[in-house]
Amino acid sequence: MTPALRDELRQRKPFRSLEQEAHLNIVRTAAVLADAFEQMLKPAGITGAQYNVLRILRGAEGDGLCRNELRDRLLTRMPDVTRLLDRMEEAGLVARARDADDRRLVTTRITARGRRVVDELDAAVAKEHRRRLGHLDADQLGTLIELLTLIRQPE
Amino acid sequence: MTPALRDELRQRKPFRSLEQEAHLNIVRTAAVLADAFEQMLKPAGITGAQYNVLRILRGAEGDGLCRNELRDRLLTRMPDVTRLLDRMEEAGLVARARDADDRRLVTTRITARGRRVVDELDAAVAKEHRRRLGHLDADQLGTLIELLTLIRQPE
DNA sequence: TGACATTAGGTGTGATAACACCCATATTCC
DNA sequence: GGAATATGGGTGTTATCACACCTAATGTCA
Repeated sequence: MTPALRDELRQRKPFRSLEQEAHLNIVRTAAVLADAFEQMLKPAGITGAQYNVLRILRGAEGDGLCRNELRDRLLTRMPDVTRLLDRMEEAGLVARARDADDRRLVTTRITARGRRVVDELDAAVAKEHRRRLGHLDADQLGTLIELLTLIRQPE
Repeated sequence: MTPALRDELRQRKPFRSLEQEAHLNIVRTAAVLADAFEQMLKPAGITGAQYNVLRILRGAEGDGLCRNELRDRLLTRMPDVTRLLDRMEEAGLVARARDADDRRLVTTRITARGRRVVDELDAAVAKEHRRRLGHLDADQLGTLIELLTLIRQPE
């Protein structure tokens, strides 16, 4: 019965429910991980959202993805992907091209420069993951992933 | 061996490591929970950060807290608490008063109006927590909390 | 006691996110 | 074939975030 988060947040009163405690633990842990991750990205000159886009587009290979497909694959909700891509295009990380068949579509692809940026981050990313999560064994990580997956399933 | 997140994000390739999969699961789940929570708050006219401040100040009772103490207790990093409190003060949710002994300190307290807002949200918050996490039993929630706490401990 | 460091709070400014709305192209269906 | 709808993308505007910097009050110690 570890009141670790309560201590961390110097909270005087106990949590109102186990569900609340779980909720706060999840959000808090994600914030800690995401903040550290962003710090790690800083020298490369990109944000967490931009890294995510690059990671996704690298996975899509040369096919690229349209804006909405990309938005749906992003880890976090992001209502303004257009201008995120604007900035990345300006930085030379991605390139956009209007589809010839369906002229509504604009396909975004990763550029050589963008690919170089993610590739060069691979080692630091792996190191960061080990640093933050490496002290849990495979069983623990597996259990955690299972529980989080269960939470995202509606009931 | 459920590739649930991979499906969710329509990712073609497997995760690079169990650590990465865990990291992405945590951040993704937190985003889902936090987004739903913000939607739930919308009718009350406050944001997630503002709710957090009100929740903390309610817990502090009449003592109130100074800005930095409040910042440290927030769930997520928030470098500009001053202007967050500016907005909340303007909305009549909190009140600030400079300390008489140490004139550097400004103590922020919840107002009656702010207290009414959080109090009236209690039922909806509890319902939201049940809706999102109620399908896990106490053992599962306990295990989850334990693992997340472990992650936040440096090694 | 007076220079220096520390702590608390705030400001200026540019970048980013959020929300509502708009335009163009495709599709549906009468 | 043409109005209605759906889909994809973008824009305008405001609020908020993030970072670097600034000022006032307190603490430290030669």
